[in-house]
Amino acid sequence: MDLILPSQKRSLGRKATISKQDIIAAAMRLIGPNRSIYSLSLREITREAGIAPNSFYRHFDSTEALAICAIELAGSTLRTLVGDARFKASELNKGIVRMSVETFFQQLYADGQYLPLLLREGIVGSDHFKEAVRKQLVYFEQELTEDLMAIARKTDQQPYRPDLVASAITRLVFSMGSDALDMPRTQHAELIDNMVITIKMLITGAYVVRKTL
Amino acid sequence: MDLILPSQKRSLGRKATISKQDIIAAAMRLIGPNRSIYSLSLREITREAGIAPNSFYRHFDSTEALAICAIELAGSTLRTLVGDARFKASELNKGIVRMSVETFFQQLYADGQYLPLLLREGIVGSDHFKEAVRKQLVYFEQELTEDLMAIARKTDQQPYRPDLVASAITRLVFSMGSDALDMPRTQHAELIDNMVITIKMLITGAYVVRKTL
DNA sequence: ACCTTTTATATACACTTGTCTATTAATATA
DNA sequence: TATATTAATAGACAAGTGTATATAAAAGGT
Repeated sequence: MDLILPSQKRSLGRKATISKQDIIAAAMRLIGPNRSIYSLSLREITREAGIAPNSFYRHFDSTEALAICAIELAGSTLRTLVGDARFKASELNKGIVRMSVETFFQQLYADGQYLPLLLREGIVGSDHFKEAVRKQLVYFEQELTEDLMAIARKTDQQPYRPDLVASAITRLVFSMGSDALDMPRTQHAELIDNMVITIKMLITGAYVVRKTL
Repeated sequence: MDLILPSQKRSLGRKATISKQDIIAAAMRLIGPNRSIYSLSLREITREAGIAPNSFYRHFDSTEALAICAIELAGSTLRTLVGDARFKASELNKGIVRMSVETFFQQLYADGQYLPLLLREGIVGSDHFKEAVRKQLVYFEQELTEDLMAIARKTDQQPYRPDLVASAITRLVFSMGSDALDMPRTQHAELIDNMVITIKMLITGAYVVRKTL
C-alpha cells in the first residue's frame, strides 16, 4: 500500500521534503496519552510537523485520511510484533500466552504508541474510523484463534467456541494494556501476571464448559 | 451531591431558567454515538441548550467540570440499574449473569446513552476524566465481586482470584456493549448469548484453575 | 415601595480554524 | 540550458472559538 510505503521511484518534479510518515509521527506526538486524532486540527499537525498548512493536502485528503492511514500502520506493526512473539515463544518454549502478553507490554513503551491509538480511535472516531480499527482487531483475533487451535492440538482437547475465547482475550489485552499506560511501571509486572492468570482461566474454562452446557 | 441534584431551596435572586441537568442533556444529545465530551465546544453546548454562551459559567466552571459531572451521573445511574437487575434475578431466579447482561443491554437503548459515555471518556479524556471513570468502574467491580462470592457460597466452592474475574467481566461487558451500539439490533440476541457464554467460561475457569496453578 | 441578589444576555476582542488563490522553489527530463 | 512537473509556501478570507466587561431582567427580603 503506497499510503504507507514511500514510493521509491519519483518521475519528475521537486523532491519531497517531508513524508507521510513524518506527518503521522507529528500527529502521534501530539495525541500523547489522552487525546484522539479526531481532536487534532490540521494546523496543529502541520505546525508540529514544521510545514505550511496547505502542504498537508499534498499528502492526505483530510485529517480523516491521515487517521485511517495511522490506524492501518498501527495494526500491521502490532501484528508483526505479536507474530514475532509467537515465533520466539515456540523457540524459547516460554508459553505462548505469557510471551504474547509480555511482548504486548513491551510495545507500550515503544515510541509509536500504537496500542492506545487503536483503542482510542476505535471508540471515539467516526464510523469510518471504527471500521478501520475493527478490521485490525479481527486480524488479531484470527491469529489468536490459530494459536488456540495449536494448543488444542497439543493437548488433544477441543476448546469450546475458540472464537469467543479469542475475542475475549483481545478485548482484555487491549483494555488492560491501555490501563497500564496510566500506571507506574513498577506495577506492570503484577499486571502482566494478572493478565496471564485471567487468560488462563478463560482458556481453561473453555475446555470445561462444553461438558456442563 | 449538589452537582447532580438541583438544590431545592433557593434563598434569593432570579429563578433559574435552566438546570445543570438540561445542559448535560444537551451535551449528551450532541455527542451521539461517536464523539466525546472533550470534542464539544462551549458554544456548541449552549447553542444546543438554548442559552447564551456565558450562561454556561453559572452552572459549570468549564466543560471539563461538566464532563466529570456527567460521568458521575452516568456511573450512579448504571449502578442502580444493575442493582435492580440483581434484585430481579434473585426474585425471578433467572440467573444473575444473564439477568445482569440483559439489563446492561437494555440500558444501551435508553435515552441517556450512559454506557458509551463512560467508555469514551475513560479513554480519550484528560487524566482527571479517566480517574472519574475508573472510580465508577471500581464500584462496578466491587458489586460483581459480591455476586461472585454469593454464587460461591451457594455452590460451596471457592473461586480463584474473584477480583480478577470481576475486573475481566467488567472490561468484557463494557467492550462488547459498546460494540453492540454499532450493530443492528437483530444481532443483539446472539451477542448477549456470546457474552453469557464467555462470562460462564471465565467463572468456570476460575474454579478449575486453582487446582492446576 | 426599594434594595439586594441571582440569572441571563449582549457586545466585543483577540485567536484559531479550514481552505481558496496565487506564487515561488526545486528537480527530472528533453 | 530550457522546460515541464511537482512540492511547498504566502497571504487572505469567512467562520468559529473562549472569555472579559457591562447591562438588563426577575425574584426575595425588608
